[in-house]
Amino acid sequence: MTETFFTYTDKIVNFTKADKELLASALSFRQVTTKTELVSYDKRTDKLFFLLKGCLRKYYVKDGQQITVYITTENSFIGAFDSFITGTTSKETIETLEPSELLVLNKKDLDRLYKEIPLMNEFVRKTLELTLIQFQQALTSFILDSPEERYTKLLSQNPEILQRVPQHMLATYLGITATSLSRIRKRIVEKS
Amino acid sequence: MTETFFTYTDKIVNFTKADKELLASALSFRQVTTKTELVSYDKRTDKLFFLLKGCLRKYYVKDGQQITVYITTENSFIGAFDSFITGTTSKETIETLEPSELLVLNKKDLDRLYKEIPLMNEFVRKTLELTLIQFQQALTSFILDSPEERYTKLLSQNPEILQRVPQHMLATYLGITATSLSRIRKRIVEKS
DNA sequence: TTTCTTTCTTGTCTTTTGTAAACGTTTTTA
DNA sequence: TAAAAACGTTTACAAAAGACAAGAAAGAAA
Repeated sequence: MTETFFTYTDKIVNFTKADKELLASALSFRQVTTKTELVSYDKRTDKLFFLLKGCLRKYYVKDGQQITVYITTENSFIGAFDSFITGTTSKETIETLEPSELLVLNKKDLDRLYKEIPLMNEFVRKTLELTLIQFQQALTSFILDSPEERYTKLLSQNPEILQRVPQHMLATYLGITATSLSRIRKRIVEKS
Repeated sequence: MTETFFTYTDKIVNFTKADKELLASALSFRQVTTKTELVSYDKRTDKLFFLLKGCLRKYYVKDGQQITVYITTENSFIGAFDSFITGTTSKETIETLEPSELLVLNKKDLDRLYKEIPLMNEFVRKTLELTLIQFQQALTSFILDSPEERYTKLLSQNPEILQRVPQHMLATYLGITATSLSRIRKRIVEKS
């Protein structure tokens, strides 16, 4: 269950066997079907998720429409960080797009782990550093690149995403409408 | 010199006197004029900056044009995180927009501080958590909001920024051209 | 399979933005 | 102070995107 997770942590810090046992006992495994809401609108969340298998998205509702702002697949953390860290209610919804397998970590357990495992702060710090770089690149892409460039970049970084996520969700994730993405795709085909 | 900085850290963790002395000795003060480049294109950077006074921007060059992707004022960290953390050359340039006062921290000193100050990892971890939330909100705003909404949000969050930063830099920061921002401003005036 | 729902594409029209250039104003700086 | 550079706005035109609706295609469920 947790081997995949520790393959991930091993790339970041060297947890001892004892560390890993403490960590493993704090993590609970959860298997869910498609369309399961892991975090719901206007609810507080005290959980972080590590996605072992499957696919998730995070979305906002604006003018009655679901706008996808984040999509992720295997081997990454996800959570409504704002709500998790500040304790406010979440304006984001997180739901599965496929049957998925997750590890779940509660805030209380995490706070305990910070005290019990000296390396824990360093692990999270380094994970956040990498996450921050990713977010910064995504943000920069919105400023620097056209929607068409963002789409082709997304495809080259993650070719299988088109098979796993409906296009209209990818569209809002790219900051455009489904109609517009369809036209962009047509334009690309016509070019080649 | 470092009082302002420790006012900032005090909100995050309780460094001891000894911690603060170690930290203070690792920080060097730097006073610079407008248009000073703190990080340059295609150079490696091993420095983080804490802005005590003044105003900075981070920009990319695309098609010969400078595109501002980040602007910040007093009491915040800035750096080319990608280059700083991964050791690659920076594609970003960071420059001052006003005469500014900074604290400078070298990567080597930071790595030493992680060993000497037990709270250091926690401090950076919590700082990164807050930074991540900010980046996530900025990214979400690009997906959810129109340029006009982003502009009015920016003004309400940071009303003095219009006096401190040229409009054409704000424009690219909002993901649009200077021409477009000028039109948006006109539209807003006409509405009221 | 057949039905129902979701997804994707297309067309028309409107709005917004980008590009490029011109022009007056303000700010730098030599 | 005078010249040069930077800045903000405007215009005309082109390209792209949004809104809305219709219909085709694909997928899921009965």
